[in-house]
Amino acid sequence: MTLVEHSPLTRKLSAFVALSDVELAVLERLHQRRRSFVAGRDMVHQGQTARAAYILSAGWVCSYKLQADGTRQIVDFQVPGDFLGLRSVLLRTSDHSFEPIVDIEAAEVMTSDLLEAFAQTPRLATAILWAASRDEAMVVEHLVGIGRRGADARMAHFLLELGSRLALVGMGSKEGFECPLTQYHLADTLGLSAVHVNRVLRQLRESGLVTFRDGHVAFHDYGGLVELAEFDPAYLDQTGPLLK
Amino acid sequence: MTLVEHSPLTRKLSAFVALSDVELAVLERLHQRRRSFVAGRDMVHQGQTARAAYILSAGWVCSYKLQADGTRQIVDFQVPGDFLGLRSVLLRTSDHSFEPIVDIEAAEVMTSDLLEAFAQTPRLATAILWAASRDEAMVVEHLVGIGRRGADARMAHFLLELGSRLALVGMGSKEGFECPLTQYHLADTLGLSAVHVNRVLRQLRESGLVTFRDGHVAFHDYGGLVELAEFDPAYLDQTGPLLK
DNA sequence: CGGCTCGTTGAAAGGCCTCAAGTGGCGTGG
DNA sequence: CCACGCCACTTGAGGCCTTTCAACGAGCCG
Repeated sequence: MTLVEHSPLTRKLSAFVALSDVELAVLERLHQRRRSFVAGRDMVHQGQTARAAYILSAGWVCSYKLQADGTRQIVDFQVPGDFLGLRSVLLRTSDHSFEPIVDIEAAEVMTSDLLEAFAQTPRLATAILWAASRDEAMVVEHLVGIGRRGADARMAHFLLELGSRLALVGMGSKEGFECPLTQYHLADTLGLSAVHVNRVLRQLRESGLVTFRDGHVAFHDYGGLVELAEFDPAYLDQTGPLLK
Repeated sequence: MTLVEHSPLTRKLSAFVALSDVELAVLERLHQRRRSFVAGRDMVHQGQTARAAYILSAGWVCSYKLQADGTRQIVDFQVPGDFLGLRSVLLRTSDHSFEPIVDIEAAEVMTSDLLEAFAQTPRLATAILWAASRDEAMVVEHLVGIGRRGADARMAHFLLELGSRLALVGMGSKEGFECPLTQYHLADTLGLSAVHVNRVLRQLRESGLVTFRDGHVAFHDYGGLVELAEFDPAYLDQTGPLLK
């Protein structure tokens, strides 16, 4: 371990495998092409073919799908340390859009760079595939939540998952985390109306479980929330007790 | 094209890329280790680590996740030509279970066989990754459906998607298809109660759109269904007009 | 024949949505 | 400096969609 401050991605992957100095160097080199995007303007539009992937280093992004009737469904969020559009590079289609929620910083990664890094360090490849697999598991869990959980449990589960993900890159704890999302984001994520999101949040707050307010999430009764949501973080594959 | 009858997987991949005789041979060789499973008994349990993947050649399977309160959410179905557990081999976790809906035939594929095949024929690797990407897009679309479509549109969309998938392997058309699912399967898939599934099916039948009965789905008004579901098959990436 | 699964239907309850109105913070322009 | 508009949030009332509970019929198998 060096004293150099590592990127969020490095922090995240380190939770999965201990990376050697060489691997760390390769990883940091992937961050060379830095780019910024402003909040609100889509980075990638539905139907567009992406040529590069991004590693998010600061800010939040959501990926969503728009329907003919104007409603939208947010599929996933990306927070610092997450890949963005990894599949559309390794594979083919980008059938949803990406929107920065706040101004963001990201590193552009060309397909060739990535494949080269993979060839150099197989362990790094494994770690990145782990991250991709984890993203997929989160989408599945999201599906389960919308299909089979009531609005309050759904909300609780979502906030807990977000907390765990952020804890992995040092941006959250069992106390809470900073959160730039609006209640409309929550509604489009959880398949609820914005009005109902407001009511659910009030209920959770008045139950003394969690407060979502002024860009900050505060867990008041972590255990109680876990119970309400039936939150089992196994699918996140963050073996250890990271939230301490 | 030879006169030999090809496996469903071969049929499916051929819709994406034209495969050479060599590639066809490699693909067929992956089908060597044939296995059977009986209906109802899980092939892989939640939490278990899978060592192999399967190529489904006959029968239907569903992958689902069980919750603490006993409800279950079906994430996806596998029909002939589909991979099963591909991710848990290439990646790591198998966080959901697989249950054969009827007695099935499948070919067991060891990780090493797969990687060898990939090395021999890059185009085949591309085609298989296309299939994997398509599976992922279907999960996302499923998420959108549960989150943002009403029960009737959800049902219509599901049946249309299934029809398209089956058409790709010659098991369905715009007229309909054979379907071994029960209304309970539909309920667990669509995030509805079995009772409501029954009512929705009745309504669709009485509207003259589609009939689901006795193991058979009959499209009576394909265009009307497409309109109701706002079904845009772009995400299936089956470029051509396969349903003719 | 009894038990089981799958399907069907009715009635009542409840969760979530839509419509509607109103608050407060913040940036912009007169 | 204040008016204005916009956005995020808040709260109430009414209604629809979906669920739950309950009962019953049909087919299948031991």
